[in-house]
Amino acid sequence: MTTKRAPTIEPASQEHAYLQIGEVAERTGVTQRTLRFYEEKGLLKPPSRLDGGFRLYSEDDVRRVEEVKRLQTLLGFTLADIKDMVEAEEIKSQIKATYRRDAEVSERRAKIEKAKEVTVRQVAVIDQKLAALLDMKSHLEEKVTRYDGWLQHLDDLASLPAG
Amino acid sequence: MTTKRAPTIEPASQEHAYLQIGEVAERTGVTQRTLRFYEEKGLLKPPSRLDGGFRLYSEDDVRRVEEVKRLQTLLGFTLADIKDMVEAEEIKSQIKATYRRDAEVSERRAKIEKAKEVTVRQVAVIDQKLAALLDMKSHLEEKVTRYDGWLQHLDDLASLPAG
DNA sequence: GTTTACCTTGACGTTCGCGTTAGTGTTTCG
DNA sequence: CGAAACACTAACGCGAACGTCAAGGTAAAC
Repeated sequence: MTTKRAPTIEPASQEHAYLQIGEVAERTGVTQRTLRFYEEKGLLKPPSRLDGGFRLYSEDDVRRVEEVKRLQTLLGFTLADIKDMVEAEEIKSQIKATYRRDAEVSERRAKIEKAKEVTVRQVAVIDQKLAALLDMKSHLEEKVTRYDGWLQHLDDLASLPAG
Repeated sequence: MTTKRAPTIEPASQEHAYLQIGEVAERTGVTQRTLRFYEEKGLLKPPSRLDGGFRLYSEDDVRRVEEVKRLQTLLGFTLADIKDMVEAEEIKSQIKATYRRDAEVSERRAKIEKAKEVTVRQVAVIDQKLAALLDMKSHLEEKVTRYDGWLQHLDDLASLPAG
């Protein structure tokens, strides 16, 4: 049995502190190519690197990948759209960084409001999709009912002698 | 004012019995190219033609186009997937055609059950999407709440004299 | 220290879902 | 009739989202 290679540098006492690209790919179900592609397109911030140049991802990065994938497959956003969204997400980090005393309160407020706005819009999109999906579902269920009716009809015919 | 050209052949006494490709495009919001493309890919059955070769679409065709579009943009299915679905839809017509007395009752039953199966699977897919969307929505709403909290916090700070 | 597994950066290829000419035919208006 | 408006097929083009080599460098195991 070949021994799996473990993440080289882990900040002592933390498990799985950093992951290489292969492990991230395995966990998230995307390919390594996709991870590099996302980075290239600005959907993932350039991860830290091992001395040799190997990418080292954090758990946050993993969550980010999963979020991107959800936004893509479930909501059907393009990667360009998603980029805008995750950039708005970045604001959260920036907000905490901008927390140098109360230096720029209005700037801080503006950023939060921007982030909130983006989020609210996402909710609106979701609501649209939900409504449309529910509509489709009821239509489909009607169809099933109709099919069942036809099948029942066939049963009834079969249980009679002859026409 | 240029007089709009009306569908040439309409079965007397029916309004809008047949539509040309341009009108269908306008109604459905897709381009003529898209309509021909769908036909090419088997998503639309080849429509009837005018003597000169112009396509003549029925209202059913229009509904079909709209359904395809919904499946694509709302549910994010590929055209290949959608083809399978609408083909299952075709079964409905076939069922009525197979209604030559009670000739092949078991065949008829088989087709209905197939159609029902496909529909049930579509409902399952929708349920998955619904669950995922609801999950996302609650997450997003939490985020909004958090943003509001931060904004409120800033308000509170502002209403105080000095730190 | 060499094997082996894993990673790196290019760079070209592919599939999907159409867009966009190009060149030609058809139908309706006046 | 001719001019507009509309349609036809064929074929090449394109952006998105990766897939797939190729030609190496690196890290861990033995």
